[in-house]
Amino acid sequence: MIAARDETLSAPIEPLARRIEALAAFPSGVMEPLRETLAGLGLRARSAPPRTGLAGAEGPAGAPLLVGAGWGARQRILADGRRQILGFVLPGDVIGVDPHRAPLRYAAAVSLTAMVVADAEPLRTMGLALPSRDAPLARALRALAAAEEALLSHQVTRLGRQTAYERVGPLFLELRERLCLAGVEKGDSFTLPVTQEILADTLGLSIVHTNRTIQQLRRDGLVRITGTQVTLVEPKSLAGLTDYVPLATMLGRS
Amino acid sequence: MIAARDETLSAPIEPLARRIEALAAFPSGVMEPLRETLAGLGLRARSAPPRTGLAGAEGPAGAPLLVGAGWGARQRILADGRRQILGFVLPGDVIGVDPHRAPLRYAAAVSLTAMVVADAEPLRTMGLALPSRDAPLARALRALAAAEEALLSHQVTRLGRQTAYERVGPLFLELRERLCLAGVEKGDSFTLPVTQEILADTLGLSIVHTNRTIQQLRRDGLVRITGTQVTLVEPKSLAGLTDYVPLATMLGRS
DNA sequence: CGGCCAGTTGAGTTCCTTCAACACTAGTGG
DNA sequence: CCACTAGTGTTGAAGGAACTCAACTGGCCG
Repeated sequence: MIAARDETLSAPIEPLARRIEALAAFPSGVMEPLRETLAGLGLRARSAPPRTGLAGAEGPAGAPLLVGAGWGARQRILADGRRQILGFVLPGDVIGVDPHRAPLRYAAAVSLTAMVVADAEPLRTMGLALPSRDAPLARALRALAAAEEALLSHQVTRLGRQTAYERVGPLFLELRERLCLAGVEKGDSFTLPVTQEILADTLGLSIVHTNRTIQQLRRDGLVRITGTQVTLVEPKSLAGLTDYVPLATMLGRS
Repeated sequence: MIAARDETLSAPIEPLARRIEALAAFPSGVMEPLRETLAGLGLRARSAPPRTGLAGAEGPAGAPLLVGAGWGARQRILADGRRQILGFVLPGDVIGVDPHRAPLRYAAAVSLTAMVVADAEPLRTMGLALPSRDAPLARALRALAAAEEALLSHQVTRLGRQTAYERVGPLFLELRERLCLAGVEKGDSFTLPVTQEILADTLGLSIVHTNRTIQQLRRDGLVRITGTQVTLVEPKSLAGLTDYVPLATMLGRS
C-alpha cells in the first residue's frame, strides 16, 4: 500500500505519458524517447489536501500544475454563491500550461479529494518549443489543450441543449474514458469520489434532481452504483441514448 | 460606401490589430512594429456568403481563418437536430490557430451573415514562435486563445447556473465588448444581425422564451431595440444585475 | 396578391427546483 | 457504550421556470 503510494508520488508523469500515448497516435519509436524526456524533467511531486485551492485560486497567476493522482475541479462562483463546475481535473491533466490560459482570475482550480501534483513549469517551456526540437512533446501538449477545449465545448452542449437524463450519461462516459486514458482505471467501472452536490454543480442541476436522475438511470439498468463505485452496464447503448462523442473521435482519430 | 467596403476587404487584419492593442497591454513602441509585421504577412481577404460552412465544417482540418468582417458561429448539432451555439465568431477572431484546436470534427464554424475572411496560415506559424523572435505577436495570439477559452467558460456558467433573464444581459454585454475591442462598434449600441432563433440556440432556450425574456429586459428599461440595433441603456446596472465579468477583467488586466 | 419568414402573444404542459422531512453512516465526546 | 452531531443520500409534495403547441401580426419579395 505504502509502496504503491510512494510510487505514485515519485512518478507523477505516468498518467500524462499514458494519455499522450493513447491520444497522440505516434508512430512506433517515438514514445520511448518522449517518456525519457518526460522522466528527465525531474518533476517533483507534492500532495495537496482535499478542498483546497490549486493554481489560480489565490496568489499571482501561478506555475502550471501537473496532476499525478486525485480529483480536482475548475469552477466559477457567482456573486450570490451559486457554483458552476467547468470540468473535473483528473490525473494526467496539466492546468495552466499556457501562462495566459488556465489560471485565470475568474475561474479557480480546487482539489476535491487529496491529490498528487507537480510543478509543471518545465513542461510549459517545452510546450512553447518550435516544431524543430522536442516536436512530439510540443505536439502532444497541444493535443491535450485541444482535448480540454473539446471537453468544455461538450459541457456547453450538455448544459444548453440536453435534458437532465441526457447529461448524466455523457458525464459518466467522459469520466470513465479520461480515467482509462490516464491508466488509473480500466473496464466499464470506475471510482467516483465526489458527492452528488459536486455532480449537481457540474451538471447544472439541483442536488435533488441530480439524485432522482441518477436513480432513474439505475432503474433503467444503464448504471450500477455501490458506494463510490460506478459501473456502466451497457456503455454503448448509454452512449447512443445520450449522444456521447468519445474524446478520441472528437480529436479526429476515429 | 463601396470604398469603405473595399478598405475592409484589403485590410482584414485591422480588427485583429485593434483587439491586440486593446487586450495585450503592450508598452508604447511595441504596437507599431507589430502592426507592420501583421501588414507584412500579406493576408488576402475573400468574402463568404451567409449560412455556409467555414473552417472545420467540411474537408480536412483546414487552415486557420482570420475574420475581417461579419458574424459567424461555432456550433454543435445533436443527432436529433438540436443545435447549441458555442459562441459567436466576430471580426478580429482567429479560428483554428492551432491545428489541433479549433477545426474539430464535432464542432463546425459557420457564417451567419456575409463575412470577410482571410487564410491565416502565416499567423499560425507566428503563433508557434519561441519567445525570442516575434515574441509580442506570439504572446498576443496566446492572449486571444485565452480570451476564447474564457468566453467558453462564461458560456458554461451562464447555461448551467443562470436564469434566462440573467443569460441575455451578459450575452449582449459580451457582444458589445468584443465588437468595441475590434473597433467595429463603439458606445453602448451595436448592430445584432442575427435572428432570435440564433440567440435561442446560443442561450440554451426556446425561441419563444428568448423572445419573452428580451421583452422583459425592454420593459425593465435595460435595453432598447429597434430593428437590428441594440442599445444598452444602463450597461453598469445590467452588468451588476446579471453578474457580468468583462473580458479585460477576466484576462487579469485591471 | 400570396407566400414566407421573423417576431409576438396566449394557454396548457413538462421539467426542474425548492422546501421539508427522514434514513444512514461516520466521527466525536461524554 | 451510547447519545450527539454533521454530512450525504433519499423521498414526497408544491411551486415556478421554461417548453410546446398554436395562432396571429407585420414586413419583404416574387
